[in-house]
Amino acid sequence: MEDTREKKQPKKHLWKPEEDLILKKYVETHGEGNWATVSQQSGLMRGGKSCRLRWKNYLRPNIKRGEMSQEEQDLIIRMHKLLGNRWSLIAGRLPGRTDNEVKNYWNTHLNKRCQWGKRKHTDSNGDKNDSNGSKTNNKENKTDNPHPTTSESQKNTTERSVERKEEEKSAALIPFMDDTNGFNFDIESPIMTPANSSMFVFDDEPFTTYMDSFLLFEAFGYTAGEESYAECNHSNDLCHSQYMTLSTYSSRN
DNA sequence: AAAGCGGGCAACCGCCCTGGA
DNA sequence: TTCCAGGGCGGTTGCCCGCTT
Repeated sequence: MEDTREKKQPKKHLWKPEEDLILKKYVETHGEGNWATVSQQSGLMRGGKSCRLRWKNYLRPNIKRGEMSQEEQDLIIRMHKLLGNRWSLIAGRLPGRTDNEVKNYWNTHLNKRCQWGKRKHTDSNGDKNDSNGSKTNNKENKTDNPHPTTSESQKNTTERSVERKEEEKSAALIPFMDDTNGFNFDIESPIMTPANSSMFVFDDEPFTTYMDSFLLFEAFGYTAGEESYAECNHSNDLCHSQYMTLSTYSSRN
């Protein structure tokens, strides 16, 4: 078959520095929002969506570029196991990282790593989570996704909406990284409320400390009302100094 | 040195949700 | 209640570039 495509005319238009500058100045002047009018008012020959994406993913202040740290990688893996392809939620726990970046990073680095590794997890239906490589035809694999997304047409809107809210709740329980690459717990979340707390313990595991707490969430299955204790054996400060008090996740089951 | 190949990632597509009229 | 526009999100595409042969 003959490829009639003009190679000199890319279908996708990379953003030029001048365009970035125009967009940045426009947003600084007018603020975010009304992306549909940006192209008209700023003179950019770009769609509103394109402008919004460019701002969100690259021009916004405090965007962190560069290689993912080991901590970030581990958190992505854990959160993906819990949430599936909810990139925005995962990215929300990694300050400076965007959903697009997390998604790309998963597809190009972590997806393979998890395929090699020991973990073949199952979803609630017992199906294997067969993660596919980024270069495969994903259209054919859509229905294999163990974590339903907006593409899943089988469920009605209400069910999906409820599912999303549940996932967002569980995401709120996950520790997030601060700007210094240390981890905190989200104070806004119900996780630290003393009246509804149980003791979780760290076990020996070759993961970093914050991941251990995450492991425990998984290990205990978010059972409500149970209290569990374990001893912290890590040399890490956080583990040594205290038990973590975590509320249970009562809305699950 | 040149061609082919494949990985990485920026950008786009299309569906869905939400809020306002 | 319905319609519509704007925005959010996950999936997918395709170019760029480094590596291999």
